[in-house]
Parts: sequence; C-alpha cells; structure tokens
Amino acid sequence: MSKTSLIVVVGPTASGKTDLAINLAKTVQGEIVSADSMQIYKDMPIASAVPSDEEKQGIPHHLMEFLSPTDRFTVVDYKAEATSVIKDIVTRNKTPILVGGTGLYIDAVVDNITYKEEENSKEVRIKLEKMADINGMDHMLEMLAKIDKQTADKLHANDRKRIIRALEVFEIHGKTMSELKELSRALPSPYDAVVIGLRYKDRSKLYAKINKRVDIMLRNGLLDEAKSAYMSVDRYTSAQAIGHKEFFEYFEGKISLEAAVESLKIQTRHYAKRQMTWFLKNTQINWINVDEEQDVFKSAEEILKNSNLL
RNA sequence: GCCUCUGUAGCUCAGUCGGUAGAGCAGUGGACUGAAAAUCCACGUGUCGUUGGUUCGAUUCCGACCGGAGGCA
Repeated sequence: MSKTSLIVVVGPTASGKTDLAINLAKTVQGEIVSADSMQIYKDMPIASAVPSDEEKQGIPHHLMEFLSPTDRFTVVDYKAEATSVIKDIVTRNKTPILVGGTGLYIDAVVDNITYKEEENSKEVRIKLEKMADINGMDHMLEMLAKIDKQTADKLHANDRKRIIRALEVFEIHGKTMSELKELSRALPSPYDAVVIGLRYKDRSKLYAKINKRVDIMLRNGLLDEAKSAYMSVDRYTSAQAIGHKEFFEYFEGKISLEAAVESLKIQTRHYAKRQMTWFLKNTQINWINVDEEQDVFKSAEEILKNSNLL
C-alpha cells in the first residue's frame, strides 16, 4: 500500500505559515488542515489569527472554528479528527496541507502516534491531585521513580502536571509512561510527509513582526473579543489563549491597558521561542529562512519538487 | 539661586558599617505523548554617572562637576 502524500508547514507564530500554505494550496490543488490548538475554537478568530474568507482565497480550511470555546479537546481528539479529514481530502483527489504551530498536534499526525483508549481517568486524576496536595511533589516524584525510573529521571519535582499524568497512566493502563511512549510509535506513519519550516534567522526580526501583529490585532477588535472571553464562563482550554488572558487583569482594573498589551507581546514572544525549541529538534524539517529568502514561496516549491511532490 | 533626594545589568530596584555586587522582569538555551497558545528546568561582569581627594585598597567616605526628581524662594 502506498503512502499518502502530505505537505506540512510549521513555524512559530507570525512566521507566515498561513500565507505560504494558501499559495501552495493553489498550486497543488490542496486543502488546508489546521494544526493549531486555538484555531479549533469558535469566537476567537482575532487572537488565534484565523485567516479571513478573503485571505483564504477560496481554499477549503479544515479543523478551524468548529468547537465551542467551552469544549474540551485534546491531542487525542485532534489526531483522530485530522486523520479522518486528511483521508477525506485524499479520496477527493486533493492534496492535504497540514499547517500549524502546535508541535504536539503536528507530531501526533505526522508520526502517527497512537493513543490507547482511557476510561475513568477523571477520578484517578482527582485522587492523585489530592495526594500531591497532601504529600507534596517530592513524594509524588519518588513514587513515580519506583514504577518508572526512566520517566521520573527526566522530570523535575515542580513539573506537577507531568508527574501526575505519568502516575495516572500507570494506574489506568498498568503500563508505565515510557512503555506507553514506545508503543505509541509502533505503527508506521501512513504519510509521505514533506515538512517545510519557516523561521527567522534573526530572532529580533520575528519579535518585531510579533509586536506589529499584536498592534494590528488590537485595531481589529482584539479587546472586544478578549472581553467576551473574560465574561464567559466554563472555558477551559480556550481560556489559555494568548491574546485574551493577558487582558483579564486589565478588565479587573489591576493593570493598565498599556501593561496588558506589553504582557501580551512578551507572552507571544515566549510562545514563539518555545515553538522554535520544539521544531528545531525535528530533523525532518526543511527550513526556509524567511528573513533571508527573497521568495519564500519559490523556496517552498523547490522543496516540493525535490521531494517529487510537484 | 538655595535645600533635599537620586544616578548600580537592557528595564525596575536591592546592597556593600571600605576588600570591585544581586533580585525580579526582559533576553538566551533546553524539556515536552490525553490541558500543549499549557506546563516545567537552566543561565547573572556590569567603566556601580564623571572626576579629584582620603586610604594598602573606593561602587561604598569627602569634594567638585554632569544628569534626573521634588521642595523653598
């Protein structure tokens, strides 16, 4: 069985992924599949930088704005959704283009990471959280070390989220996190993926771009969008959106608008840096330096040609 | 004009009863498998405003000068 051709575009925020992906889609008869943990939600197009209908230029975009901000959604859900959307695109003889900045989502799809079904995780989690509150994280880490030294050695006692999850995994599956990780990569990827990465050689240029983009978002009504997010209840994952939460303190009168905007810019910079750390270790990526290349689209075409995808 | 306060890391500021200095933020590097725009870890040399003096030794004490803030006229 031959593998499915998949074009992937990654990079930090504000690196120009959307624009490139749309241009590529036009030349390869493609459809875009977003790999972005915030664009999946409705009611936050400005903060999550969802392209407008005009920008989309008639190219179909999938996995964007299809969930209520109150919905919970995980990598596992994403992987399932993305896999079926890609399948559907392929059966219509179009080329799927996976584009986004959420490295975890990208890897889940491209590397075909398989997740085991889980039940009753909620109670287990609550129990472990309580245990952590009572006994402290050092104790939890020691507990983890007894069942899964490999994972425990990599974690710091402050990394509460991961330690608890690792313990939870063992309780639910009877298998350690490290075992599960291995199993998750047992199945080969069904894709022939060509991964294009956009990056700024000069980081300060990326940061300047980010600052500019934040100002544009503000002009486009980011504050109103953030305000409704602030007023709404029961948001969980979507409440983490950069571009909303930074204004919450401003709405409460605790900080000035100016300070909130500055904080938003800083958070976005930090995020971009984390994204780069994630992508940089991926040796599969064909990098294009957007601040040095005169024609990013042409460079991307080259990469596709060399991979026999064009 | 006089008086008081102030000048230390990119920013905000500690501190050194005289032995060349350290926090937060920023920045940089890293981790990451069911919350991932989340979460976590590591990294601190800078003419201590300038210039004289005292001193074995001054960023620290004294003087002058140059910035900044406030007060009195």
